[in-house]
Amino acid sequence: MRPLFHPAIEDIQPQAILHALSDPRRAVIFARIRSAGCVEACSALSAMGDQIIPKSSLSSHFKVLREAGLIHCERHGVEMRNRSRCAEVESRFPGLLAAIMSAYASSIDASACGTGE
Amino acid sequence: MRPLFHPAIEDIQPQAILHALSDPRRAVIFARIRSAGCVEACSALSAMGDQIIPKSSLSSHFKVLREAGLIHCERHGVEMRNRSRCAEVESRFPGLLAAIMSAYASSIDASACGTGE
DNA sequence: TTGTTTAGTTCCGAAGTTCAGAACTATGGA
DNA sequence: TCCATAGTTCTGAACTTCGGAACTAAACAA
Repeated sequence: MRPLFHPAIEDIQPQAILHALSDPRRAVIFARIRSAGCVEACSALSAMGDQIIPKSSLSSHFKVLREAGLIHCERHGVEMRNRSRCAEVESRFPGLLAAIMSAYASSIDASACGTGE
Repeated sequence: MRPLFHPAIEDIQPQAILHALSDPRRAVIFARIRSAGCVEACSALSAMGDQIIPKSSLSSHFKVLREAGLIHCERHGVEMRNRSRCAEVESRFPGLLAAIMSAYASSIDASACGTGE
């Protein structure tokens, strides 16, 4: 297994962040890591509502988030320790993550009102 | 030619906005429409730095921006009148567009310093 | 009216991306 | 050493994007 690549803060591109978070499942994964501060394992995030994300898909979602500079991943024995890089991203692109995550939160609220989900 | 589809403001999804703006060329197109208030023709935006975007690609970029709810397009004779829907999007997702566009602006500044573009 | 020009859309094949199952790697514990 | 657990990589199928060619629609001149 090749070592995990994490971009330097100055190499983080807005398009990579937007692309990473334009997938609602990745946005949910990131929101959980962000709010938890530190989420122990990737597999802890495989349950997405009533469906399960396959391991291989989950792994590639984490790779996209990692290479976009949104999360930092570190091996701890057999499992992965994931933490968000919010503070770094915030210092480089002020307000970006907060605006994106609150947009998602408000659209979930709106759809919950309408459809009863 | 089928009539142009524009989503209602309450049907605009954050993932569609992020996807639309995760392409730097679309982000540039949108930035120009946004700052101009109203850009007369699609073809006015085909020059992207030193390269020209083909008509068919340009047309599909406009379609993505339109269907994401970011712009409003209207036929005026032979050409298209495009205007941004910033105010509507701002009222639904406060701060989102400003944060995204300023992230792009700051990353262009940063790369201009490094590479001399 | 008819032909020409201009502006944009649609079609379609090639190239690239994403998804998820199967096989694999790496670590920890019995 | 063997097994279980947690993730990664490989692979092919499904989907998306790109751009050239052909098309549509409006404006205008003859």
